[in-house]
Amino acid sequence: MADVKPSEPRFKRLSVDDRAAELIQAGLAVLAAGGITAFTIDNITRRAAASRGLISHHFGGKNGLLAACYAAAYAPLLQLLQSGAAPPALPDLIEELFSDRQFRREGLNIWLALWGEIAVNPLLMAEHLKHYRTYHSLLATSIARHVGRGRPKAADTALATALIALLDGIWVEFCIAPQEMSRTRARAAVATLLSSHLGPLQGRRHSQPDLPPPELSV
Amino acid sequence: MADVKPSEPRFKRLSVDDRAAELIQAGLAVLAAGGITAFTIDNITRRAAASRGLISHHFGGKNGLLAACYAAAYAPLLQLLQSGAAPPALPDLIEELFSDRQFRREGLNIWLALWGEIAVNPLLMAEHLKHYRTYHSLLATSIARHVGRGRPKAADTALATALIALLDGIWVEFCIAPQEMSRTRARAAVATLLSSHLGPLQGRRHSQPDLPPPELSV
DNA sequence: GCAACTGTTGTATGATCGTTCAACAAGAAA
DNA sequence: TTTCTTGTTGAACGATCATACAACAGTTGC
Repeated sequence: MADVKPSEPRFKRLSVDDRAAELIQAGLAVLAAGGITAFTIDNITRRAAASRGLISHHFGGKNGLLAACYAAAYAPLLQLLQSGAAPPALPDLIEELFSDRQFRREGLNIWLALWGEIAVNPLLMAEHLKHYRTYHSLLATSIARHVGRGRPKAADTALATALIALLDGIWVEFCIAPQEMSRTRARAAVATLLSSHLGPLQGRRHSQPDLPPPELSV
Repeated sequence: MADVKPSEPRFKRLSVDDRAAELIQAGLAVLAAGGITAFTIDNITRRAAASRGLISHHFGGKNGLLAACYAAAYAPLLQLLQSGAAPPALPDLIEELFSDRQFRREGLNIWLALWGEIAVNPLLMAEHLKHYRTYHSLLATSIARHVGRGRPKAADTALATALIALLDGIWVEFCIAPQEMSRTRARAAVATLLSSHLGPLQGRRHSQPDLPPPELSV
């Protein structure tokens, strides 16, 4: 009878970009928490507090959102390499990769979830190749600069290939056997395998002692 | 009217072990071809030419079969390390890992599919840890022998950790970007990163020239 | 041949999947 | 306020999912 309050809006109306961003973020969160099998319309829209129809409306279907999530997962890595006018110094880059921002299981789980899908999905693989080549090229440039070359030689690109693989493998181990691959051991692995090519690799910003891990002390 | 032939048996009756093996093999084939999302009762039993009820009957459900598939995927790797009285010489081991038997996308895809699941499934992760520790320990022993030690020191176990990660990463790259990670580049990556610790790593059996890949020649 | 055992079948069931789309309503423009 | 645009909703749909289980039929031992 009394008090017919104007019943606040049933939903919020977002711009296309904002809504897309929210769905992508929800998709990434779902991937991180439950892997690719948890990447369902229901899970994603529930987490995004949106309705089921929105994914088709904004991305043309679940696969469209998955591709967008993949690009979004790659973005921080590429941003790291493209932040300045030139690629960052290699020690700083590696230091950042092992920072709290990057070296987190919630974030890295997303890669494992996506890799398993890329390997069997030609469309996603094609999408991946573009990002990979940018990543690889920028990393090779960083390596070349670090060893005093203006532009990468074949040895630099080969080392970039090897470093990418090593980092990927470290992330795999950190995600599937966190008891065995700590951040400290990860850093040690990179330092051990790369020092003969690239020197000590001490980051400028974080040049504190960085003692070898206990499990490495002889 | 005529010719009432005794209608050959509608199905073959297998021993528990044989049927389990067939289902595991079908499960692995499905994982390799379609990733974890293709790992369904229908796909597996169709490929195994068996009926839907068999997976629950033999493995207690889909997850039971998945665990069995994981163990089966690890078996060849462990067998490689446990074949003789002692772990094989490191160069031979690495040579075998890059052989046609091991370095195949169909087989390696299985790892990518499983890793994504292990990362978010505590039960599978616990199962994984057991196998991983055996693998790591045997590899550390191989490394120690190769550098002339009877039993692994801390540096050897650390190197085993790094080598496992590097191999995992190479497999990832080979599966998701086969255009960029050939067998030749994979071998080069391992040789480049390990030579300063382990020497040239020339396998006994395959001591042919094994030229560095074109992209490495300076 | 016959009976007992047990591996196998395939339907039934309920849950969940991705997609579609007509109705709706929030917010901007008039 | 009223109109218009367009982002949003959620029910409906058919397909597919994992599991349970009663009936069935190879196989073995007698």
